[in-house]
Amino acid sequence: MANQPEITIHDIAKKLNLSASTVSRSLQDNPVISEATRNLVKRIADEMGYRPNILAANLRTRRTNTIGVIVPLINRHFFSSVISGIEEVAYSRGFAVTISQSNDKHEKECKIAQALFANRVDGIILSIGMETNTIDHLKLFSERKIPMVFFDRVVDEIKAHKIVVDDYGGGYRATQHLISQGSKFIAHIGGPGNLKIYENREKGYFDALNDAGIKIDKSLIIHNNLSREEGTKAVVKLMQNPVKPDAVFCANDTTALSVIIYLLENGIKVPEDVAVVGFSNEPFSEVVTPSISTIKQPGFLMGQKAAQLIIQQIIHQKEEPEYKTIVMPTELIIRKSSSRKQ
Amino acid sequence: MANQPEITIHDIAKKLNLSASTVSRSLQDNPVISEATRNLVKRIADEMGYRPNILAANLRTRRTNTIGVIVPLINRHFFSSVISGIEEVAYSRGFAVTISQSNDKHEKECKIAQALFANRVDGIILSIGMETNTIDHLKLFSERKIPMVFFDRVVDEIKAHKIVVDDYGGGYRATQHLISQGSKFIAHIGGPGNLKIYENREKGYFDALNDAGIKIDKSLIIHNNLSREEGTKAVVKLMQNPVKPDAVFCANDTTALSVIIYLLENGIKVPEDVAVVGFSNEPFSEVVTPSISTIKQPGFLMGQKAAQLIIQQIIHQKEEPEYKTIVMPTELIIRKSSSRKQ
DNA sequence: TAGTATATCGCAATCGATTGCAAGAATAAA
DNA sequence: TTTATTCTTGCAATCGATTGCGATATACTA
Repeated sequence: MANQPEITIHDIAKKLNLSASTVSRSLQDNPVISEATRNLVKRIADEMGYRPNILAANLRTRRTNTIGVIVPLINRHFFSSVISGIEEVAYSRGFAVTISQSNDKHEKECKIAQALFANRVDGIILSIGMETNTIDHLKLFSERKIPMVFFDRVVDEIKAHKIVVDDYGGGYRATQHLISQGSKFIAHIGGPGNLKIYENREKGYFDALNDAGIKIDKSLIIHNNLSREEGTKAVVKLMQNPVKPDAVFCANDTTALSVIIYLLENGIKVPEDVAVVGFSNEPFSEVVTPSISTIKQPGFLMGQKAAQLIIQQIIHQKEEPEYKTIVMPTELIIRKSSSRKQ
Repeated sequence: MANQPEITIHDIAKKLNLSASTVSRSLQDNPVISEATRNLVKRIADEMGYRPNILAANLRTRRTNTIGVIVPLINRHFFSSVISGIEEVAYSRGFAVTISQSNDKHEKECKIAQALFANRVDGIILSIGMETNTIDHLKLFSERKIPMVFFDRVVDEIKAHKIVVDDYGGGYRATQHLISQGSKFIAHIGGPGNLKIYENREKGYFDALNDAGIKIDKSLIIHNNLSREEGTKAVVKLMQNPVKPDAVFCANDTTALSVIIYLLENGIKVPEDVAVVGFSNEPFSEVVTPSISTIKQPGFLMGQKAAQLIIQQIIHQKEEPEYKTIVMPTELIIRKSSSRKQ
């Protein structure tokens, strides 16, 4: 690597006729070293262009001051908000953050987990991928008692702090809102069944319908991976259904967008004929026409909270905390795609 | 950290009555060790749940097999595409990638650079932030001959491979297109002057006007940070200008969106009264109404290319390559916001 | 059978920093 | 002046893996 010779604490020590220990302690501002020496060392270190080799320090201290983050896709507004929240807290507390994306692939998630472990991150914050249904790759961390914090897409089988959004409440309020706009045949396009978050959104949908005395019609419910393409397929199918929906509650905004585009292209008015609500408050949901009603999730706050929890555990390693699941509130944002009454 | 004792090659060695060297070599599939021993070691290592400590290996080998990536914002479609491209190539070649975002802040960029250096990444790929105008924080890398590859927002002062998009061509074609739609008073909202990319987009705009025999009107040119808010301010100012624009070429899509929203809200038709073209092909540009004409940049390809270049340099450390600047083609995507003639 | 070549494997140094323990110097107390 | 304290600093082990070189053991050649 270094073409220029690497400058180490030993070089500084030699130059000053001190020992490496003294140099090391000085650089850490250890008060057992006299202030004069400390300042001298720091000045010379600076002059010599000394750069600590964190690898060496980490190896010795068995701490990396690094938090690993695994998200399905950094490209999603929600996830990048969470990341920003994590970074803010982490940096302020002297931790570095390394971000990896699993692309929702189980295999990649495993590889990332291995890599993070091999690099001895002090803790990891993660939201599991859509494909993931086994958790063997996470045993690594639980066995070695490396703190984990799950957010959004959590898994029940592992004991750890979990931060979720109130998916149930979001689903409930979204559906309730559609009902309040006069819809009677409310379809639902949900995500894969292995993920709690989608299950909860659907549960909210069910309960809202029940509470309003509307019978659940299974033919109006479709599950897919919530992509743009699958969303279009889903709405095609829904509109061919014997019972035609007059509203759709989509488990994400992307699907909502697919639905809206398809409907408009086929001369079906939104929200008049079919009202639509999405989920996540992606940036585009505000700027498309009609703007999409959706459920806002406090991503940044979740990230901050996650970082706090993980750092807390990293610092107080010995005692096992009482693991808790924090439910963050969601907020219904009513926009044009579902506003029939003015 | 590890509550369970860490299993090292020494533990394996002891159990098998071998030396750590043999274990190390076996795990690396070094042919100097007999196949029988190699397999035995690997089996036992697996059984014992051995996990290599990469920190130790990296310290010894002086290589981390890690590429650092600094981008202004991971949240931007263009940047996350680049990251995906980088990751794809890097993973396939056995490199890890650590991603950091500078939030366009100079200070954070410096800190990240320091951290990446201290962690001894083998090379870095970066796009500098909007605020950045000094490059002292990158001297670290050039002094120690750690390969760097710049993309998109590059700096002239450093010798390194650079991958840029054809901003000039993009600006030229965008403007040319607006002219072809019958516009005569074409405004431009550009980015900060310290960034080449915006300068080049503007140059393309100038030349397209010149080539069409249209005189450049400075009052129709505004520079800002290209945010949503600044975009609105800019269009307000433009529409109060004595010479009213009948088209706007914006240096990014966000600004184009601000412009369109403002115009529509004020009863000005897009594209009939004012045609608009953006830059970057953000996902939302396709789905808003009217859809935004824009310049597409091959982010994924750039990422792949950047990763290839950096890995090449990392592997062939000794010889200094002939640094080149690769210009990736841009593509004009014509959508509704600028299509007057059908 | 002696001598040489080859296949296997171990010793020990090394990467750069940290840290418990001890030693020497300086200062204070007796 | 002697003893006890307090300050400073150094010694040397350590973190876990890698690797040049040397040492055996085995196979092969003459």
